[in-house]
Amino acid sequence: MEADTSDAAELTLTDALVQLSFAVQAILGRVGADHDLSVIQGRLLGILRDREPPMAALARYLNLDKSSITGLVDRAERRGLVQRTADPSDGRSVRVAVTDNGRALIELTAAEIDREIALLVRDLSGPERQRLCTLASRLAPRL
Amino acid sequence: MEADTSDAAELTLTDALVQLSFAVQAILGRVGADHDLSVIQGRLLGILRDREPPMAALARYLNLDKSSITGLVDRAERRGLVQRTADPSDGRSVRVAVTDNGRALIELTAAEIDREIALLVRDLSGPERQRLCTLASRLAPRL
DNA sequence: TATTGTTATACTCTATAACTATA
DNA sequence: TATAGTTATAGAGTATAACAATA
Repeated sequence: MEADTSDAAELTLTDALVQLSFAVQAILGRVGADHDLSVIQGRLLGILRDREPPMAALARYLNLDKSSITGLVDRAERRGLVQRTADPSDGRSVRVAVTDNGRALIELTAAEIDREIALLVRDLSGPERQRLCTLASRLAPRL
Repeated sequence: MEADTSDAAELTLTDALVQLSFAVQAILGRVGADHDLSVIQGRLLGILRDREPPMAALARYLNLDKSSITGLVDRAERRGLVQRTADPSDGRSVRVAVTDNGRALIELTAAEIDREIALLVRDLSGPERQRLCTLASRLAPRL
């Protein structure tokens, strides 16, 4: 039997990706919690960073039922992070936009997440990080 | 302005890892939902695959409060997926073990997750998958 | 006293079904 | 009729605080 001298045993690709996803989600949860933001609330703000979509589009982005979006936006609006606006061209539609307060919180948490990710990859060399970035980008869905 | 002829724009490392984590979590959610398993219930079973830990250890593994573990295990036990057993050496401690039914469900869902991950990485070449596996393994926390 | 686990409580998140209003 | 959104309801998941039993 050969000795495994490396620190971490090589996982299967599935196990490695699943465990990595939990590690990243833990970062999102921890950073968000510091600002009373759940992962889904943070994700909502992230989507609104450069969009002003109607409720139905949010449901598609987040893969949630439209009734779940109502509550999600309700709670974010109550905190002053987002705002509903009527769509002049369709009386049924409600658009959601981030407020100035919401945008400030996005920038703040995004910077913290960046720092935490930097810690996560601290053992990788520069070229290794570049390779990981390229590979992960090819798997990340084009929103 | 130069044209971007590639399919996917290169993301920052943070964005790539965050979006990849959501893609993987979406797979876990979708496969789990087909068997009435939430992500956290599936994760619980995954931990129990080769362990029989007390409640407090589960709380550490899952980074949840012990009171949350009570409910989580309650619901899994009610479905016959796990079982509480008394620890003979410590009257306060309760160990949690997966049942035969639970183990069958683990193997079933693990196989489906494997197939979904294979689809996720279908555009990567063999060597690219190997590189991704190695890099992700180095980031995945040693449980 | 400290640790293990449960209970009570409150809130967020989520889906289903039924509803209103607009197209 | 079909679509956009809300409401009512029920249940899962989570944390905090208070508790019981054991160490």
